[in-house]
Amino acid sequence: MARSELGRPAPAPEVGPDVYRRLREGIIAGRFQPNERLVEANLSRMLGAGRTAVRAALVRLDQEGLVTREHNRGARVRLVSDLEALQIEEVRAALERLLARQAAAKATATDIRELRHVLVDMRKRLSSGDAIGYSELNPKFHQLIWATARNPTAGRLVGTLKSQSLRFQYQTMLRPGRPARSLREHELIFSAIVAHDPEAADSAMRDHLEEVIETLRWAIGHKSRPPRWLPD
Amino acid sequence: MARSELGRPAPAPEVGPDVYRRLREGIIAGRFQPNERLVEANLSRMLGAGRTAVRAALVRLDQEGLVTREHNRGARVRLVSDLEALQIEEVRAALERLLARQAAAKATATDIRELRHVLVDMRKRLSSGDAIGYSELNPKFHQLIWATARNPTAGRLVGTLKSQSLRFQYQTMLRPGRPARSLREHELIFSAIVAHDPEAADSAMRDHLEEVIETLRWAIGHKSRPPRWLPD
DNA sequence: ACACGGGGGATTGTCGACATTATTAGCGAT
DNA sequence: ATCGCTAATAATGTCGACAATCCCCCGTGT
Repeated sequence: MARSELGRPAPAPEVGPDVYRRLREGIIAGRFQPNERLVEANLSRMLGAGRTAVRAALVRLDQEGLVTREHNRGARVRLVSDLEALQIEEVRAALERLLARQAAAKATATDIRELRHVLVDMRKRLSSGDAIGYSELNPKFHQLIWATARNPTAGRLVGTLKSQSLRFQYQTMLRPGRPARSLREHELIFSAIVAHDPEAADSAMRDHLEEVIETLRWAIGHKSRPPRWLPD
Repeated sequence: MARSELGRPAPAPEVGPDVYRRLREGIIAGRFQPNERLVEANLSRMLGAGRTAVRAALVRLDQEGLVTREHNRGARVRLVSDLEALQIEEVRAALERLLARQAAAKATATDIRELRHVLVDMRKRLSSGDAIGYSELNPKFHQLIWATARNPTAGRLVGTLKSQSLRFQYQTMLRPGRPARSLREHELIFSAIVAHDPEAADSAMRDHLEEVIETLRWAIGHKSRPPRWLPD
């Protein structure tokens, strides 16, 4: 195989992980419809990799809850119902509360500085009317809390949960006056962490996510029709 | 292929899932040492399956947190440090609290009957001095709560977490007087569920698991040496 | 017209082989 | 004797092919 003239022998193609990442991104970004069949041969051609790599990626995504696999029946993009989304959010809330608590207990000066930086950015964007820019920073803020908590297990789990329910998040931010309140709630969480007050961080995070859960609960009650089953 | 004379065409070999289950059981049962290398060719011969099936199983177990895989370096049985075990238990506690809460809210008469049945058995075994028999029933009780909560997401997560930290559980039950107190705590949780009191179920479960966490915290502080690295 | 059964196509499950990479042992130079 | 380099070995990454299975369609009989 041809190798680069200087230095490293081409930084390792790493086909396997790449296929996994691309498939995952494709699903999360919505490039595959929910409940759409994921045929291994198609993906293989599409991603330019062997079927084995695709297969391994599908196994991972299955365990991660992004696709479902039935024996001898192939894989489909997992369709998470409204009720499942609610349950996922409930679990996520429990984990985020734990993480906020631990973040408050363990936060260093550097952690706090980074958190403050993101929060300042959020305030800036919101006051300039950039609501979507604000919601783009939202995950960043939470991820910083996860990092501060130094609990890789909880961090990993909450990350995968978020990717599962990502499709529903827009519903929550569209409510009038929501962004402003969201910012206030974030500031409360930040203050609790700065004060190294785990109890306050816990309840602040609880209040923050309660809103999301309440919205989903409301959405379930007022659903006109049960979620459609898209045939192919 | 030879098929049975009557009815079904031989209940489907299903090599893949079987390999996964056997490997998983082997690791949990301790038949593989922590940090032991898991060579695909060996396992392939050992389990009588192709290397692909073994590989798929390893991918799943990696994502599940039971083995670690490094690129081009193979798989090893994941060694969970004391600190990781503590973090895992903290997460598990958060999830079990949520599940207890939801179980209290949703418990039907059948759920309660089954829970009572297990609890009676536990009491019986404990009063007859069968401490190990008691601790065998312990998971059953918790699983019943998970089922009662009707939250598959949380149930699945807490199940995988338990399998990760299973090796540390013996430490907790060996403390003198622990089984008796454990039974009392279980009875408190049960009462809260019967009374359909989510708040009480939450705090009862919190108190119950606090003991386990405290034990692990103590174990970390009094560790004589950092966990050894077993070569091969 | 409808139920039942067979056949064809498509898709997955499984396997062994080949290429690539990390590791280790050996050898020679300093 | 120790260090650095090279070559052999072992294990993984990747691939295509074959067999087993399922699904759908169509023909047939009532």
